[in-house]
Amino acid sequence: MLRLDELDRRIVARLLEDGRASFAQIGTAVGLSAPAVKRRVDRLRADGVITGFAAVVDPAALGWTTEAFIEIFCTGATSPEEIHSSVRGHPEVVAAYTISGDASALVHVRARDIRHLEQALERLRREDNITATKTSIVLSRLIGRPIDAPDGRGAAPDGGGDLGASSDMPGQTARDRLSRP
Amino acid sequence: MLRLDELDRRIVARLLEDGRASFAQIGTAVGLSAPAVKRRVDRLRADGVITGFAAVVDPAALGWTTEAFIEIFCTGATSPEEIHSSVRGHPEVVAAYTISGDASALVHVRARDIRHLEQALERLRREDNITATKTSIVLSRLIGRPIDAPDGRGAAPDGGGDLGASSDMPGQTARDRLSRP
DNA sequence: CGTGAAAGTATCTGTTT
DNA sequence: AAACAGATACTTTCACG
Repeated sequence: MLRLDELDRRIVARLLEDGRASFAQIGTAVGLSAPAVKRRVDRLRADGVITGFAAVVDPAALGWTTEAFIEIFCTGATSPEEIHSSVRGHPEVVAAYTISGDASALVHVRARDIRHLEQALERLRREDNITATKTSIVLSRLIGRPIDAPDGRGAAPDGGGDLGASSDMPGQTARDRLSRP
Repeated sequence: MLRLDELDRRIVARLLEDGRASFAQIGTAVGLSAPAVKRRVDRLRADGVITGFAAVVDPAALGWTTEAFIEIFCTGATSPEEIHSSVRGHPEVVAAYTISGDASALVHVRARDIRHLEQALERLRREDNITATKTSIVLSRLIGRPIDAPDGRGAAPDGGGDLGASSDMPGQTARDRLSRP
């Protein structure tokens, strides 16, 4: 179903660099004809490897000058679904993950300015499931790669291995004020 | 230099949804002719609002099945540039930020599997500037929006307000084993 | 900003290796 | 699977109004 050969990987790499490249251009770069490239791209999309095409936009230029990562702390057994429904609906949240470690989740938020960030944070903390938050404001972005194609040979097929916190001695971490009772 | 009107924002929104949409298509959606759309897109690119176009790829489909966020702790006065040069060159790092709070930086890494993640982490911790790390493995991705166009009126021109940790009482946070002496 | 014309692409269909 | 050739329809891009 989803075996990518070297050609597929080079096509993907080319489309990551320039999502508007023509099939002919890509073909020249990887040594295929335009129709052959199209066939492969169609297959990559059907297989879910390529999920779409998008403009790459500078958030700051659109007015999003402030961003932060917020660790979310929930009550004992809060499911991922519950966390999801708590953070969806907050338009400032651009990404959210459940994570190992002390916090239940990590959310990446973007705001127009500090004031807006504070409002968004307040609104988030009003969610029932959320007992506490810990915010780290982004001071500067050092790196921001879209993604890298896996080097050399294909990816390992997930050989199991336990997930879990990579070091949990909860010595009481600093959290945003007012942990709800 | 960078004043976006309603039309510009709708064009950007359209290109975020479909980066390969033709100028004619976009024009129909926003009520402009194809050349008018092209002129605006050219201007948006020249102004740095649109920095490029890219395929949107599912990392898991390319073999990146494991990701984590790593807080990086550095010695007292380590500059952003030094941190940058410490984390660049590690291909697993897909994003890196300097942040407020206890840690000096937060890096987002992607690996093929847990074993690969461990190797990357070890390699990172070998950097001279890095004294400790704290890793949170991503268990599941709840949300992953590309970006949102700012709602309604234009963005506020940054009304100041102090940055800084939003609650720092360092009660000794849990870190990855082996904080270098 | 729109119009219209010229050059370049996309996409389909066969045919051949 | 892929290259190639040829047909049709779109797209891009550049004049000019």
